[in-house]
Amino acid sequence: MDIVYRRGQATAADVGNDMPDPPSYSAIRSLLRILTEKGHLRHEQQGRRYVFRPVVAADRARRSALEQVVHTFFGGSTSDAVAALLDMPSPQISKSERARLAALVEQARKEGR
Amino acid sequence: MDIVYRRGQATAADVGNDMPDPPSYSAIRSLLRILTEKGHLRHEQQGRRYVFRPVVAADRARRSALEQVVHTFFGGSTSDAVAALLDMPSPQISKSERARLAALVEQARKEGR
DNA sequence: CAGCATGTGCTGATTTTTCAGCATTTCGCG
DNA sequence: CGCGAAATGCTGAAAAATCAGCACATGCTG
Repeated sequence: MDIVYRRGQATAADVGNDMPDPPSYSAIRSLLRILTEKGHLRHEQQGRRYVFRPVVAADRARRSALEQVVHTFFGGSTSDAVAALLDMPSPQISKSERARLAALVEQARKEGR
Repeated sequence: MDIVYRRGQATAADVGNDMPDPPSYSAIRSLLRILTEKGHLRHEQQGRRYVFRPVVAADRARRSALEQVVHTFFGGSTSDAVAALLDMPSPQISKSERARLAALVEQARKEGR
């Protein structure tokens, strides 16, 4: 599931490649089939093989994942979550990204009026 | 699982109360038992009943949940994740929280030197 | 004490998931 | 064409999860 989201799309073989300790090819196919039955993925035939994609658009999924985490681990406090993110060991925030964040905060400030 | 994290600790009955459409009491106990066997929870006897707590400390769990989401949905970009958080429908960011965020960004800026 | 509520221990059935293997098809290539 | 590689279709076994129910213990209250 996560792998498909990470890659945007994936074949069964792709998923296996991204797994640290992959089970058999059959197992992966079963998994993908079940996820499809459950409506989390859909697959389309591309040439000879199936390519799987998430059913829920990435931006929706992102948002809902964030909401979930914020709700579960931060008591619903968005800013607590942001604080934790900024506090992470490898924030990897470049200069331009910092500027962007500052702008976002500023924008939030303005819109809050 | 999430419920236990949300509450910090919980009894089987607590979990049931927090479930939208709870299964039987027995089912919940089974679930908690399995989570305990798997090492996600531990339980201690408090008076007559069991109180379950997460094994992994909340702050660790938080961090790892965030890392997971950032990795899966934001290609590892912390600032993209922050941007998405700030862009959420109900940011619920109070004035003081905004100030705090600004300070955090500023701090990140300084530390980045 | 008697009765009720709350909670655990335990058992077991059913469903779901996980996983592997084999037959078959299709594609590309010498 | 003949062959191997890459996929899928299908089957089924084994493990795990899900869920319910009953017996029993314990605490509380009239």
